[in-house]
Amino acid sequence: MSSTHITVADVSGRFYPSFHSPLSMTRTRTLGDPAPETARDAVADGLESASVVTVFGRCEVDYEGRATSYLGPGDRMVVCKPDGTLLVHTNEQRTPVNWQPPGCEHAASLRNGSLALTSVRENPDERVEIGFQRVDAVVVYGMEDVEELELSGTEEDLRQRILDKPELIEDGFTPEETEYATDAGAADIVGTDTDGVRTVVELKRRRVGPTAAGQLRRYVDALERAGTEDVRGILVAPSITEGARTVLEEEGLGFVSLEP
Amino acid sequence: MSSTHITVADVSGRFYPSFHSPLSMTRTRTLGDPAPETARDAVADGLESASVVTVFGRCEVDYEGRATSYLGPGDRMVVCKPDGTLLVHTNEQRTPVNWQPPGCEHAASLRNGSLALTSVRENPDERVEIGFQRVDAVVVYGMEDVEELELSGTEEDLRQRILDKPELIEDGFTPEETEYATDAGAADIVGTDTDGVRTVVELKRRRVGPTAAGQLRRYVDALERAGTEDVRGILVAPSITEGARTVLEEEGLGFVSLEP
DNA sequence: ACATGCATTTCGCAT
DNA sequence: ATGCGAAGTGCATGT
Repeated sequence: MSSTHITVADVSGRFYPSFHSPLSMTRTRTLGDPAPETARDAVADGLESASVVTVFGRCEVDYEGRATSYLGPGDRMVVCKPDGTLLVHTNEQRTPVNWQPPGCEHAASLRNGSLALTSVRENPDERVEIGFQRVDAVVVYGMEDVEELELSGTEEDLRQRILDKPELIEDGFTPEETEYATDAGAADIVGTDTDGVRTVVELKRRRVGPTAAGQLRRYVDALERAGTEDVRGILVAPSITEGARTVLEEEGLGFVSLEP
Repeated sequence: MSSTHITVADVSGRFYPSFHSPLSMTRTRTLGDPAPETARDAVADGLESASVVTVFGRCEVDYEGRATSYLGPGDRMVVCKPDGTLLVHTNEQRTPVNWQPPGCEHAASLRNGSLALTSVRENPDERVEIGFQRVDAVVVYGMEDVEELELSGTEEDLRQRILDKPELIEDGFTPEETEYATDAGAADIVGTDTDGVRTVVELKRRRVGPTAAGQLRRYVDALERAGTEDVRGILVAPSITEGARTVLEEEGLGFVSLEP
């Protein structure tokens, strides 16, 4: 639009070295209310430089792939990550209203004089097209991030605790295999009880419903089909729903309450 | 930091009316490399004004709730939505590295002279603490968005097609109930086949594994437990895995290939 | 509030 | 590439 916008963009768009790590490639460019051409160029440069590009503006979104969707005009926040991830966020919800998983090709262009973003991937063939009616801001952010998330309280942690202390399941329980492959998937823990009876343990880190009970049943059945005569099944979770209890009882399966 | 930064922030931080809809409350404020106090104030104002607040900077993240996590220092993009959603995005992946679902309380403060964000909720008690070592940019974006996503190709669409044309399942199939409640959950479609035999249909919009076969089995079993003598089960999906086929065969269940 | 299942689930891991 | 299940799953819907 007017050259004023470009001037503002040039003022607010800056390069500077990282404050705490002098060798960092971190750099930030901020454009306020850019003209379409300015926005297109900034986005294209950002995509090329492996930066995270965020566009704030009013847009429409078309999606076609595993499903199909159309989103009418509204203010959104659009994020393109250098790994090929696309996010379209509205002003509510944790889940993006439209998105593309990592591995996509992103491109910026001008369509009828307005900024347009395209994200495509194959396998499956999927395409997201975003047409902007207005661009309020663009941030091109060259990020450095080497840290991994340290997460605890997972099902894996629960399993480790049981392997360290099998009596948490019941006295005399001896774990023998983890991730034991059956016809119907992998059972979390398989071992023997105090009487030497083969016992399948299914772990859940939170309260469970009928699905988990059915899953345990599948493994017990698979072991029986595979030739083991007597097989017990124990579901381990903090708690279970009434529906889960029904399935367990009908199938003669057990439940042990255990927090992750 | 230096007053230069504050000046830059003031230049790039602007308010303006929406370009295309004059009555819109849309407004955007962009700060580049703000001093901690400036950032804190902008974030606090944004949270108060029901805007989407996005902070680009180097930070650490602590989470405690259903699980526990720590994320060491790195460049991230942090989004606070007016519905209480929090997103912490790295430069890769579709899923935020840390987050908080809608309904949280967000607050901005200064900790040791640096910007800090806190997000808390109850039921379950969960808390995310973000400590910034550097703030590269802040965008406060007052969004207007009334459009709903129009999505097609869902399981619901597949069900409607079958109800309109039951012979897609097999000749003589007559749907009688949808979302039919059983002990073990709700069955998608229940009807009778050409011989009047009660038939449960489980729908999936994409290729399925053993889980879906087990789910169908649960419903068939529940109907039999509930008194129906002979019950058939049919899994409807574009395709199934070998593991799913095994379960279906062992349980005498059928499969019909159908695309959504 | 709880139960239940879908989701353009995403993601990681094993085959 | 496909199969399989976990996830701090999120989310809508029904009770």
